[in-house]
Formats: sequence, structure tokens, C-alpha cells
Amino acid sequence: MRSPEDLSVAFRAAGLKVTPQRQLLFRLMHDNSTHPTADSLFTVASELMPGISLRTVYQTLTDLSHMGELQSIEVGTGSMRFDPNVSDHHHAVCDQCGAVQDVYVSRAPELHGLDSFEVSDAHIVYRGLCGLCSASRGADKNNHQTKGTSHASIEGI
Amino acid sequence: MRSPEDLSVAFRAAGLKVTPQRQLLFRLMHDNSTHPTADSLFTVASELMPGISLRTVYQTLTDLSHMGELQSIEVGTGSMRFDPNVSDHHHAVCDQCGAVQDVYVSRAPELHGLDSFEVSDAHIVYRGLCGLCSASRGADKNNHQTKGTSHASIEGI
DNA sequence: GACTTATTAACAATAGTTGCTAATTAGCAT
DNA sequence: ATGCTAATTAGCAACTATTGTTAATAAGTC
Repeated sequence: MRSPEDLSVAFRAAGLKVTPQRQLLFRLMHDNSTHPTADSLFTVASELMPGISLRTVYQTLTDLSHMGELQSIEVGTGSMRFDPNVSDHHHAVCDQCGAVQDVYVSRAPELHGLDSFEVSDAHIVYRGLCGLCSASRGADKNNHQTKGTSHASIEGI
Repeated sequence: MRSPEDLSVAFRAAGLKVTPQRQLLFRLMHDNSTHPTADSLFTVASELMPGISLRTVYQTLTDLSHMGELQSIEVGTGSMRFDPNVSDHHHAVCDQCGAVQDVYVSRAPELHGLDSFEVSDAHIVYRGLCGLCSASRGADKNNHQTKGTSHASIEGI
């Protein structure tokens, strides 16, 4: 996802208006590696701009997705996650705290049974325990993170 | 997933009752490679047993999942798919008709960025066009299948 | 065949997301 | 700066998929 400034230009060029709500969301999503849900993003946005509506958050996220600025992924946690990292990568979901990490896969797997199928995209979802959860394994059952926010993210190929 | 007969025995052994509704669902799911949704299974079941409730279908599918007799998968089509094939495999989803096929992956991919993550499961979802849809590409925009029912399935390693 | 307990069916409720509409506001031209 | 026009916002309703609840029913056992 491009910078908030670049996005403002891109939105105007696309005939879309650059509102304060959108600018806030640009900033909140830029370089955001926590894979937030629409709702968790709404919570953060509401603190900075009371009165902003969840509908607007959904709408802007949808717009950004359509423009290819972010990726919406479904990792089995019930709600959509939004990812400003649009490079070719995959995801790991912690079964305990729900954190989502980026995963880079270098070797394409060998397939069987897809002879007549034209593959255009592949997405791998890993499940298990994230670093923090496996460290505190069993000790505390409480989630140590808010839904949709990860402890840290791992970048780089 | 085991045969309807075996499942009847297993259910009784587990203290669960073998009702006509459950027996019907055993038969409908056994060797069913169409990856149906709860709703599409309900539609088929309703024709054979008018009056059966969607709740019962969900309940029985959940019971079967908990017993390890079938797998419930989420492939991004909005609703859960149920698969009597509980072997280690993955799935391909047609973007046009929604059909789901089994895919077997023989070589584990190389990962980067998962150092502190304890992986317990991995699931790959391929997206694209199934054989029938890519054959009739563009010609007819109409789905040639009912949601949740695939043209055919591909089995074998 | 009666008894006990699980199950069924119907309905309400929930979560996540999208549709709708009147009032507001950005962007543009003056 | 100011007004115009079309896009956007906020609020709410609607919708889909799924789960909770409960009275009536039926399976399984004796």
C-alpha cells in the first residue's frame, strides 16, 4: 500500500474524494502489519475521530482493496482481515490469540489432482501457536492481545 | 468418513441416537465429493425427507466433525464446506461456479518468517477456473452448477 | 410396552457485512 | 472567497451464516 499522500493523489485521480475519514484510514493502514479486522480498525479510528462510522471504514477498505492497495484475507477467524502488504505472501494464524503473521513461501508445492483446473491464485494459511503464545503455553489462558492486533510482524523474504 | 452402517454403530457407542434424520445425512455425506454447504445439504435432504430442519443438519455435521468423520473447511465462499475426505489434502475453488475440488500436495513448501511460530496445520486454497468453467470460458456467464455442488471430483494421490 | 434421556423442529438471537437514504461535504469553477 | 454538483457520510435496516433455546417427540434400554 502506498503512502497516505500518494493515496490522496490516487483517489482524486480516480474521481474519489479525499475526506478526513479516508485520510485517517490511510494513515492507520499504512505500514500496518497487524492484519486488523474492519471492526478493530474502527475501534482505533473512533478514538482518533469520534463519530466515524463502521460503514465508512468498510467502504474505504473495500475501495482500497479494489484499487489493489490492500489485500482482504479470510483466515478462518470469522471476520475479514485487511493487509497493506500486497506482495506475494501467505499467513500464519495463532489459534490462541488470533494474531496473524506474514509468511513467505519460496518453493511452490507439487500438485496432484488439478489437471483441468486453471490456477490463478494460491493462499496458504498456517495454524498453530505464535511465539508469545507458545512461550506462555498453558500458563495463562487469557489472550494477551486484542483481537486483530499482533504482537509483532515478520517482514522480509 | 466411514460407511453409514459403521457410523450408526459409532454413534450408538458414543451414546448418541441413530435417528432417521442422521441416517439420511450419513448416506448423503458418505463418499460425497461435492464439498456441500450446510444449506445445500439441507436442500437435498429436504427433498428426501420433507420437514427436516436446517438446525438438525448443522448439528449432525458438527457432531460428525467432532468425531473426526468429516472436515469442515472455509474456502472463502462465505459458508462452511463439509468434506468426508479426512485425509491430508487441500482444496481448489472455482471463482466462477464455486465448485470445490480436492488437491493433493506432495512437497512441503519452504517457509520464511515463521521462526517463532509453532505450526500445527497448514491449508492451501487454490483459486481459479475449474475444468468446465475454463472450457466454456466467456461463452456463458451463467453458473452451470448449483452452489456447493461440483461437476466432478478428483481423487487419488 | 414403559421409561429416561437425547434429539428434533421451530424460533429467536448473534456476528459480520452490505444496502439504503437524507444530510453533509469535497472538489471544481467561477 | 463563494456557490454548485456529485460523491460521501452516518445511521439504520436488512441480510447471510450460524448458534442458542425450549417444548414436544422419539430412540434405546429394560
